[in-house]
Amino acid sequence: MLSIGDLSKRTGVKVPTIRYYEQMGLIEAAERSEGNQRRYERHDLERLAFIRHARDLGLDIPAIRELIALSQHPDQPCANADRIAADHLIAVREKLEKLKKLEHELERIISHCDGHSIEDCYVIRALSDHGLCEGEH
Amino acid sequence: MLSIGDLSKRTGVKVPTIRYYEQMGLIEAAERSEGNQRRYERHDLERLAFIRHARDLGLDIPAIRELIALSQHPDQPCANADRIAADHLIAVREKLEKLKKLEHELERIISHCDGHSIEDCYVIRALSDHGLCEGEH
DNA sequence: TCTTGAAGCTCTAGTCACTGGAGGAATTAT
DNA sequence: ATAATTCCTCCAGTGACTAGAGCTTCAAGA
Ligand SMILES: [Zn+2]
Ligand SMILES: [Zn+2]
Ligand SMILES: [Zn+2]
Ligand SMILES: [Zn+2]
Repeated sequence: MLSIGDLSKRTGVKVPTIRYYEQMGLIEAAERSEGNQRRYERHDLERLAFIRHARDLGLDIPAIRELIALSQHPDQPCANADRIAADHLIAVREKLEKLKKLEHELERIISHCDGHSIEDCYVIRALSDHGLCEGEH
Repeated sequence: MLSIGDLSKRTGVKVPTIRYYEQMGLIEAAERSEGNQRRYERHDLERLAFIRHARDLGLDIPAIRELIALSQHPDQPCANADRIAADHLIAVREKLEKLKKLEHELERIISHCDGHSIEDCYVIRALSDHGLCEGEH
C-alpha cells in the first residue's frame, strides 16, 4: 500500500498531478485510509507509468483515456489504438514542418542583421514586413 | 479612421484578439468615437501587422512587448532585439529536437504492431514500458 | 503518551494566448 | 424610422498542470 507521495516518488509524477489524473478519469479513485488518505497498489503504479509515458510521447488526455479503455478489452482488435498513435504521428509531423519553417526563417533573419542600430536592425524590419520572408508560416 | 472590425479584416486578427492585445499593452489604447468605439489609423495597422508576424514566428507576448519598446529607440544598438530572436531560435531548435525524437519513436512503435488484438498490440505494450523505446524523450 | 513536523486533504486560482457569449449601446443601411 | 450590424464591457472556458490557503492525519522521537 503506497501513499500518494510514495507513488509520486516512484513514478516521477507530482502529487497534485496524480490527483489531477484521478479527476480527469485516467486513474480510478483510490481506496482511502481511515483518515481519508489515498492508498495505492502495484496496478496503480503501472497505470501511472502508462499515463506518464503516453504524455511524454505527446498524447493528450482524451487519447490516453481512450487507450486505457481499449486496453481493458484484450480480445478486441487494436485498430483503434493504432489509429490513435497514427493520428498523433501525423500531428507531430505537422508541428515539425511548421517548426522547421520557423527555424529557417529565424536563422535567415538573424544572419541578415549586422547588429548595429535598431533603425537598421533586420530583425525589426523582418518582423514589420512578412514580404521579406522566404516562405509562408 | 478604421473601426476595430475594419482593422480586423485588413490584418486577419480577430476582433477580440485586438482588444486582448490592447489589454496586454502591445497596442496603445485607441482613440474613441463619440459613442466610445475604438478608431484606428494607419500606424495601428502597421503595429498590428508587426505583432501578428511576430506571433506567427512564435514569439511570445513579453518578447513582442520588448521588441516594440526597443523599436521606439532607433538610435540605440540592436543587440537586445537580436538576442530575443536568437533566444527564440534556440527554443525552436530544442522543440524540434524533442519532436524529432517523438516522430522516430512513434514511427517505430506503429510499424511494430501487426494490428491484431489489443493483447498483442505493440502500441499498448510500448506505452506500458518505456524500456521498449530506443531513446529518451 | 505526547508532541512535533511532514505529508495528506479539499478547494480555489493562476498559467498562456486567445476565443466565445451575454446583455446592452452605437452605428449604418434601407 | 426602423432594422441589421457592429460595437462595448465583463466573464468564463480552453489544456495540462501547478501553487497556495487552511485544515487534518500520520509517523516517529522523547
Ligand atoms: Zn539587429
Ligand atoms: Zn514572415
Ligand atoms: Zn496495435
Ligand atoms: Zn519511451
